[in-house]
Amino acid sequence: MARRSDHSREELYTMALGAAGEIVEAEGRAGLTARKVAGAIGYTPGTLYNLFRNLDEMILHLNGHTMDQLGAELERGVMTGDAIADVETLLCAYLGFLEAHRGLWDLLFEFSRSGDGAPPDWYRVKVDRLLARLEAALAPLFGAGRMAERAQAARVLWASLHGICSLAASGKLSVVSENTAGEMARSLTRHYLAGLGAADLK
Amino acid sequence: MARRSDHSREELYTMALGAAGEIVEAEGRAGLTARKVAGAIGYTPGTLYNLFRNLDEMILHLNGHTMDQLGAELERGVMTGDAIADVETLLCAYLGFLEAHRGLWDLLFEFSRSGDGAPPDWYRVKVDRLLARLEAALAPLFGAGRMAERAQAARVLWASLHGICSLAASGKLSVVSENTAGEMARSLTRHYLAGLGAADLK
DNA sequence: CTTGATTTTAAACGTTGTTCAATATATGTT
DNA sequence: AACATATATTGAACAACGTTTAAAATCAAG
Repeated sequence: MARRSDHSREELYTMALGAAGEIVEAEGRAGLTARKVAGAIGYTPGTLYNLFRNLDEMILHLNGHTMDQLGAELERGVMTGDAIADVETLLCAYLGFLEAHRGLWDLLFEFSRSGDGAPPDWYRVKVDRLLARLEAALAPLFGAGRMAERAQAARVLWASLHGICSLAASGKLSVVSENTAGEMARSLTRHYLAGLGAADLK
Repeated sequence: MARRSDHSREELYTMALGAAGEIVEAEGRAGLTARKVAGAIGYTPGTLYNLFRNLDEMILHLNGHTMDQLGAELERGVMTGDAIADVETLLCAYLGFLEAHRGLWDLLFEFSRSGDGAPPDWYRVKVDRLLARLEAALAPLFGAGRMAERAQAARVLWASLHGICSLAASGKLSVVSENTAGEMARSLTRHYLAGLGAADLK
């Protein structure tokens, strides 16, 4: 047992994250164990600890990858300059990604909460890149000199959507009849943007 | 050994939930183990499994207790009939509870997501009782015949606040400068309610 | 005092994350 | 070609977890 030179360090990194992603999409967070990931790529758990300090760090990197995927999905929508329509477009892409990659999205959200300290810089950069999309869509609602308010609005909206998708989709909110997460999310953005516009008139 | 008749079944139930609450407030979810709860009340893990089917069920009951506490806190605010002011009052109580009982709140939110199936009826009743507070505060914004819309608005707002408090407080949103969860929550309610009012005028 | 039912325990099982000495390979040097 | 050095990989181990279960200890009833 030893250096097998079957794969380079970068290959192992990619393989590990790939296997972890497949597992978490198939079996959810509960199935994402070090032994299973290692086995899926033909190695033993110890090798994973050569790549990552611990499982949390591996999940952090996986979440980074997930955010890249989500970012790419958000890029596909064409921005028109109409804030309401553009946010709606982003929302659709977001909901689509959530439905298509439920396990990855769950992991992203769980880890957002469970971390002990502050995330590393490269992680915050990825978060900011996602938020930038939303900020850009919100731009028409804010004058040139109100960047801080715009940034805050984007974060408020983003976090709210996270809450809705998380709670509503988990079925623990006792949602009446047919209120899917998507409908609730749309309701929020519509009214929140309307409120932003109204405040703008003052 | 065996029945010690030191405590009745109800006493054990209360003691277990009490100990679990203290542990989760002091050490967070990670510290909440069956052995620790059992040890805190002077018993062994097996006894816990006489009271609850498994740890998840114990957490479910603890969350029920937490919702009762939160409900009692929300009751203390006096409702004036002005929707904006009343929601603000509820929000203050909510944020106060969150800060005072961070561990319990975390557990509540985590479990809202992690459950496999639908929660039992008595759990949904507690959720509905909390939502009813918010619905009542929102009442002035809706006509008599728009109960369904009011219910949806309350759920949207509730879930959004959950998301904001969860994400913003976890420090993973890269919040700029001094935007605490409270400020973001207030920003959301202000604009969302303004949007609801604007939609009302149409 | 015996019988029966029930609570409680201790021990065990399988699994988890994580660590670590031992080992096998690849590489650099003579 | 042979040796030395560094390092990737492993298997075994550890502690802790949730959970199960046979056995033991207590209570209540006859």
